[in-house]
Amino acid sequence: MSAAPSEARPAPLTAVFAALGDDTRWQILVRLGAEPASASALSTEFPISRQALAKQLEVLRGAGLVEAERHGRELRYRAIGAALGEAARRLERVASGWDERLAAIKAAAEAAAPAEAGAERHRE
Amino acid sequence: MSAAPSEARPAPLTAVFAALGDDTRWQILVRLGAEPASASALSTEFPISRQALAKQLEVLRGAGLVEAERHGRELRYRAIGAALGEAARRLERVASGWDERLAAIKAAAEAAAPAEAGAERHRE
DNA sequence: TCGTCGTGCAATTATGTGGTTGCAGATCGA
DNA sequence: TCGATCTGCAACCACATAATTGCACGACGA
Repeated sequence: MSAAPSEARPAPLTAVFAALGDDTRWQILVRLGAEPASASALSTEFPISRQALAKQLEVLRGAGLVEAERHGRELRYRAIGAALGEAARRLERVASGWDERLAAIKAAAEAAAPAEAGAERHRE
Repeated sequence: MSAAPSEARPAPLTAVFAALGDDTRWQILVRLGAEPASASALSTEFPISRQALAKQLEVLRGAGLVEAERHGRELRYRAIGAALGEAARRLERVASGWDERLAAIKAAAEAAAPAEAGAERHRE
């Protein structure tokens, strides 16, 4: 069933953000965005152990933010910019409707109590 | 445009994503995006306690994703769509450079080993 | 072949965090 | 004033997780 060439799973939005929400992981991701690297190579640049790096890389991979490629005996990770862009697009899409809708609601609320904008009474 | 009355701090990107990375918080945020509500009101719609809601709302507020407004004795929270849009924009900005740069690096690597694209040998 | 380097798996630890209950204080309606 | 709510603070618990160390396995170079 896993005939997908790379990562075809959309990975739930919250999972992606959870992956992005860790400082260490974010730094790793940015680093990989500059240039692919293996866990061992990263361990020389980061203050944490190689195994810790490997775990975080696995999390990022699970979120679809990086992909791994074998080069001989080393696993080289690279950031997937498209995944980040996709998350950004989804985020913006969710956000787009809010301000408009909420402004309408706010206006309606103020129209219902024009003399008490900001501290309307519930008497009606 | 610069005289934001409440939250003028940009809130670190990772903090915003950490806030978005929790399933419960995401649902709360979406709910508030549909219509403002107080913690008590939300507690009737969510399967968790009011205090748990209050904590999550505080996290969202710390991330600049929601803002609270007093209406009498109740605190009404509303989602800030602009904050989400800002996060999305920052995300896309970071992502934009990657694919391009990484494609160039990949091309260079393949040019260095044209006969072994995908499994180059390290001899010579 | 042998030594080295990089990876993978497992067990352990410490801290963070999402959730709960309980109680005190403030505010609204009657 | 009195009762009903809604908020705010604090202690507490359970679980997730970020990081560690240790060891075994496989691939590369000499």
